[in-house]
Amino acid sequence: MQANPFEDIYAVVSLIPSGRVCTYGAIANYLGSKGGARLVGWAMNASHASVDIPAHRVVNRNGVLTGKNFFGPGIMQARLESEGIRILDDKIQDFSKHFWDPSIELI
DNA sequence: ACGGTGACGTCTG
DNA sequence: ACAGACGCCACCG
Repeated sequence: MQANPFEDIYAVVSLIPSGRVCTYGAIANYLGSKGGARLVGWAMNASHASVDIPAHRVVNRNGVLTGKNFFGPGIMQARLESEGIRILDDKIQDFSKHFWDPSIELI
């Protein structure tokens, strides 16, 4: 709802509840593909330093922890596991079950 | 000012 | 079924 797509992405990502994960495509789709999934990733890249943004809960369509390199070797996975999310080989297990869709949850 | 790149997604061959 | 290319917008050189 913000004029800047960045704030839009920040708002949605920061609204992701604990123990839930979201995908770039879902956020982009919720924003109306405003910029595409890439901008979502870019917003995360710019916010990776902001703890206010649970970027570790944002993964790609395959449920794979892609940008774990930015957080740290294992930090992202450990954080998700700490929230009750099972991860195997940097991949989220039961991803569909932990999937959090803003267009549905936020209405 | 311009081109290339980037934590992706979807279509076509 | 798998592989390759294209598309979206913003930031960096």
